[in-house]
Amino acid sequence: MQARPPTMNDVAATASVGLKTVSRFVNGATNIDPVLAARIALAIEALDYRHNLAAASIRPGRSSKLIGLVISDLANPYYSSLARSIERVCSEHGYLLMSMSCDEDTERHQLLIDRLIAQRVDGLIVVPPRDDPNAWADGARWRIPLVVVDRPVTAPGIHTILADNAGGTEAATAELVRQGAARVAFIGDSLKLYTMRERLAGYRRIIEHDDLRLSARLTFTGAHTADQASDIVLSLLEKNLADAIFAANNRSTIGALRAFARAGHRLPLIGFDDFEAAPLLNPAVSVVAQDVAEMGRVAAETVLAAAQGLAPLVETHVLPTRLVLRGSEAKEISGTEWLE
Amino acid sequence: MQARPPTMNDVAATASVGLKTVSRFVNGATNIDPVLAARIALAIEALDYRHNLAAASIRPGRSSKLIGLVISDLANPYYSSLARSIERVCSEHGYLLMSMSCDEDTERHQLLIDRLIAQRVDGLIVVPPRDDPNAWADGARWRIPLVVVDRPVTAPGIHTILADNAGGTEAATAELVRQGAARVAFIGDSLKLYTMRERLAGYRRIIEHDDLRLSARLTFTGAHTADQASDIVLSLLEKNLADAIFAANNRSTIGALRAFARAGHRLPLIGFDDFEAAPLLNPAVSVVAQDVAEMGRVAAETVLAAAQGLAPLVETHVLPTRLVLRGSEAKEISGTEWLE
DNA sequence: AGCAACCTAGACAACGTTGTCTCACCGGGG
DNA sequence: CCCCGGTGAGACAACGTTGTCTAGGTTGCT
Repeated sequence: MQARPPTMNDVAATASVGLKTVSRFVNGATNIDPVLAARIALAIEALDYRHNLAAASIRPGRSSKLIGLVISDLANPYYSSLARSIERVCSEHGYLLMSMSCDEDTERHQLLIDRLIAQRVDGLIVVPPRDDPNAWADGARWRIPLVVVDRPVTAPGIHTILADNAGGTEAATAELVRQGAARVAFIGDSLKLYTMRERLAGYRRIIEHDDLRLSARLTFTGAHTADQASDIVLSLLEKNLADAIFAANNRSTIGALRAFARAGHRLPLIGFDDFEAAPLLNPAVSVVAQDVAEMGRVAAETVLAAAQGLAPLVETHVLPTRLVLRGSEAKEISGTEWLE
Repeated sequence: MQARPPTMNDVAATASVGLKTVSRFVNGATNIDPVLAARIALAIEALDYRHNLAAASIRPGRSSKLIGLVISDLANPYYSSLARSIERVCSEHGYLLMSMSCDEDTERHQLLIDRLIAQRVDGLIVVPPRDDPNAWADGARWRIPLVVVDRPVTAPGIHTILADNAGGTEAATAELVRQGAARVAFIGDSLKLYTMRERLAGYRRIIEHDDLRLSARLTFTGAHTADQASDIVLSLLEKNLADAIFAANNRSTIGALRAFARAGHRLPLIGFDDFEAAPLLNPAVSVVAQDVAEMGRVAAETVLAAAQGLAPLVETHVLPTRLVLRGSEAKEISGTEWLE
């Protein structure tokens, strides 16, 4: 049961062959006597020998073919899509991805990075922790390729993949204005978050460009939960202070929808980040969608290129977002169906 | 840049200390001269030395503290929740989880298992592939603990964690009957799938128990996509053949909802498997929910216990499902709100 | 004071694999 | 017949780490 697994030596002995010949066979060398090869294959089958990659990888210059990924929560659809996309590219290149969740805990984040380095991963893809996104990368001497996704770090010279948060918000806000809204409210989370700052910046580009000078009174950045967002939107509805809502993240969007339901009437709405339920609701919710799969692909290809010795040229890569209009941006709901 | 990372030897030389003393320090031995310990700590800091776990783990009897997980798709919320839950338990025990997606591809499934064994994981948690769920486990000689989740395999002696598919469906069907439905339709995917067979069995327990003898005419097991499910439900609605719908998986539930929308009227509905949008729709969709987190927890604890030498007693573990009633099971919709 | 028991440091071999190198062999050309 | 180049097999050391064992020092007891 708990017997020591067979080694190359065992195979070599069983096949009456030199150890190195087994090594060559296992590594797919072509110049092997077919007779010996057959004996080796038989011995491997008989012993159920498995190549020990951990042992093979300790040789200097020999890579582990492992890539590490540190995200906040694998159960979050945004991150699981990212991980899936990275995994796909890695596996195409013969690499295995190790995805770790840190729960936005700065300490655990560091622990996971250390553990992955200890496992001798060939490269690291990291979403910086929400609080204190910089410290972990600041002093570190990176002997392996590092790519940072979703949020930037201050440490210089690190490959960074970002979504165009500002541009997406700009497009969404412009659409709401185009639909006739003079007073577009911005509902979002704390400005400590890079993405929130960017999204607010995009919003302001439009609002200030149109000289509406309402941004300050209509900007709410304390909505950490859907309920808080809901309360804010509810009070806007009651006092009739806004003509449209831009919800700067998922939770704010859900909160706005709840407020609409509670108040019994709605405002034009666009949210940042797509979500599964968005097209199923009535009206279907328009969103600024990030191309998470593409972000993952670029991150993976960057880290793999670097791991294979090629130095990627671009240091910071900003991927476009897409404005997905489904109906909720309009003043009036046209259809009567309550489900798409 | 691509310099060889420092080894314990380098640390020992820098600290003017024996190699083994560094090993003891790194492994947290207590009986070390504080003076030497301080010198070692300094040297580690100066060289940015990282413990090489791959090298450490090649010693026989020394474990890699790695657990492998093979699922079909990390981006699927069901599996990402499972992975997250397993990851949590693993990390509590100091283990790292390697989650791999096989895309329901039998060949890739085998490849991933082989690769994980080659990495010398201490244990393996596997969701058998949809097609041909048995072959991969049949002849294999498992030197490491193996736990199978979600679908059973025929090979004997393998720890198995399942949800109570039949029981959950039984409860849901009974509820629909209790609400007054004489003709409950069963919409689901192919009976090649274990879960479908189980769910249908649960459905039949109620339908045949109530002697309605309608199961055959109201059982549809060819709905592979939401569209196909939608077509089936649409035709049931048009011909007024059913009083209620049991949708045996997510896609069938979505399909039924689309059919309701297209037809302009609905039937009482309960679906198997919860989904994010379910509570947001109107009426909120009632479902049979699996406790995926608990399945992951049990699977992880089983494999970890086995990896640590304890033989778990139970071989097959069936976890209860939960009937979540949100409104869609009723004949009439009471509320008027279109969003929870 | 003398001796035993204990403790820590480090030398050494081993882990399973691969890189290097040597040797044996085979065929062909001089 | 001999030599030479080419090919494939295996002996050997090395990779970075840990288990074992010994040496030496210190403490405590008689």
